[in-house]
Amino acid sequence: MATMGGDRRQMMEDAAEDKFPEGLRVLVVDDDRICLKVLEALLRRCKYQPTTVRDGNTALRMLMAGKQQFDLVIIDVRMPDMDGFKLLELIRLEMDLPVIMLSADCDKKVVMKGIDHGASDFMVKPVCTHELKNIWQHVQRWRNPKAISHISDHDSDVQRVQSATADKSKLSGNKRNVGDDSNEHNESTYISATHSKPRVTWTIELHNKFLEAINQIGLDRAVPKKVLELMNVDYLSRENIASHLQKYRLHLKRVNSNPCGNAYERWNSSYNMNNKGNFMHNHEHGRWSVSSSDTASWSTNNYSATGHLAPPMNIQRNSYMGSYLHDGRMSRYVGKQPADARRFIGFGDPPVSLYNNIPNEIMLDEFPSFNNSNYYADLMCGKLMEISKGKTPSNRQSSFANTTIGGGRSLVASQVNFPHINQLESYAMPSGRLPLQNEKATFISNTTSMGGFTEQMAPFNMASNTSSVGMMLNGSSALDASRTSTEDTHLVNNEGTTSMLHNLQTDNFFSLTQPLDGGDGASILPMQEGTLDQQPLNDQPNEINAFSMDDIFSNMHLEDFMGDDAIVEEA
DNA sequence: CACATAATAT
DNA sequence: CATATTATGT
Repeated sequence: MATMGGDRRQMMEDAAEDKFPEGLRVLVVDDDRICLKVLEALLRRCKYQPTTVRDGNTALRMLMAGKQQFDLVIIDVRMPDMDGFKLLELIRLEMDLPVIMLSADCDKKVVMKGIDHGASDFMVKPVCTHELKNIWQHVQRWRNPKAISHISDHDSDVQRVQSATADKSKLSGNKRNVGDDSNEHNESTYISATHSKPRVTWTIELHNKFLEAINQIGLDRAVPKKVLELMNVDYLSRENIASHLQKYRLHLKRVNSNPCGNAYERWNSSYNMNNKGNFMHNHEHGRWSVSSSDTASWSTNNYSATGHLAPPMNIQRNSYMGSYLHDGRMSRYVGKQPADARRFIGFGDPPVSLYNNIPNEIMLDEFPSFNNSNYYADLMCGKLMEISKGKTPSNRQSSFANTTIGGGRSLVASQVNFPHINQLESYAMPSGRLPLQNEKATFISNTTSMGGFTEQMAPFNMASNTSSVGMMLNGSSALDASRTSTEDTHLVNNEGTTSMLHNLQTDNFFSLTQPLDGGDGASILPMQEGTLDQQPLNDQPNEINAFSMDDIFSNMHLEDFMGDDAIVEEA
C-alpha cells in the first residue's frame, strides 16, 4: 500500500535506473485469470520472465519440484483453495525466496500480516509498472541482506550490538506478537527482514554419511572442509558440517566422561525415522520407538566412528544381554524378540541373546568400516555396554522397596537425598541436571540390597564388579532361565507384586564404569570380563575393586545419603 | 521455561 | 578452523 515508504520507492527507482536486471524469474500466483494476464504482461514489459499459476498448491509443487528456478514469487492474498498467506508461510518454511504479497484491498492489518509472515513487500492492486519494475530489489536485498541494511552495525562495537540484541530479546519476550508493535513495524520489519539459511536437518542418512566421512578421515584430522568433500551432499555448507562436527565432538566428550550411556543414547536417539521413510526428530522422547519395519537406524559409535577410543576389551561373545529397553520400548536390536520385553515379568521367558539376534545388515549398518563379523560382535558388545544405562522397562517398573542396609536401616532413594560424591559428578546427566524420577536406575548389589537410585548412582560400575551384579556379557548365560544360584533378590514391580530374580539377573543392563580418575575417561573400561559365579572382589585386578558395594553403601547411608544436600568429602 | 540443535559470530 | 554465542523450535 501507499504508506510503504514512498521515499524509499523513489530511491529504489533511482538506483535501479542503470542496472535493471532482465530476465528475473518471477512466479505469479493468483486465481484471477485477468489479474494473472495483466501481471504477466506487465512483468514482460519489465523484461522479466514471468510464470503464472492459478493456485497455491500448484505453485508450491512447482517450487518444490525445483525444475524451474525462481527469483521471486508474487502471491495474491485471496485465493480459494490455499490462502495466499498460507502459501507464503509454506514458502517461508521451505524455501529461500523473496515473496511479494498482492491484494485488492489495502487494509493495514492485511498488509501487516503479510509482512509479519515474511513477505518482502505488499502490493495493492492494481499494480502499476513502476512498482513491478522495482521488484528486483527485493531479490537483491534477499540475497544480500547486509548490503542494504540501514543498521549501522559496521562500527564494530560488538558489545553494544550484542547488548542491544539482548535487550531487544528481553523486551520482546518469547514470541513476537503479531501486529501490536505498530510503532516500528513498517520500517524495521521491512528492512530487517533478514533471512537465515534454511535449517539443515541432520537425518540419519546425513549423519551416516557424516560418520563415514569421519571414519575415513579420522576424528582428529576431520575438519569441516574435508568432511564436506567426502560427504558430497550438494546443499550442505561447510558451516553446516562445522556445526554438526562441533555437536558431535561435544557429544563424544560427554560420552567419554559418562559411559552411563545416557548422552550416548540421547545422541543416537536424535535421529529417528518412521516407517514411511520420513525422518523425524525424537528429541522429546529421546528414545527409539520400536519399528516393526526395522527401518530405523542409528549410527554413532564410539569405536567405529572415531577409532580413537579403545575397543572394549575382554568381551565374551555370544552372550546374553540384559534388558535392552528404553522406556519400555525395545531397541531395534531386539526387534524380533519381543519376548525379551517381558523378561522381568516372570520367569518364563528365557533371555535373548542379542548378539545372536542382531541381523548382519544391522551390524554392517552400524559398523560400516569393518567387515569382520567377530569384530562387529566385539564392537557391538562394547557399544551396548556403553549405551545401556540401566533404564527400567516401563512395563515392569521396578522400584526400590524396603531395602535394608546394615543395621536394619532402610533406604529409599530419591532425587533429594541423593549423594553428591565427587567421583560421581562425571556421571551427572549430560545436561548436568539431576535425573528425573523416571530415569531411575535399579540395580542389585551382591549383598542382596537393591537400589532404585537415580542414575548418578550408577557409576558404581556394576558390570566391572563381578561380585556385585550379574554380568550381562557373561560367556555362559548368566541370564539363562536355568538358574543355579540360591541368592535371589526381591524386586517389587509397579503392580506391587513381588517377584524373585536370580541374583545374576540384572533388572537393568548396567555397564557403568567408574573411572575413579576424575572422569577424564582415560581409565574407562567399557567392559570387564565376568563370570557366572561370583568371585571375590580381589579376583579382578582392577582398581575399581577398591570399592565394594558394601563399602559404598554403608558410607552412603551413614554419612551422606540422607542429607538434603549431602556432599561427601574425599575419602 | 529448560533444553537441544543449528546458525552465526568471534 | 575451533570455539563461543545466539536463535529457534520443542
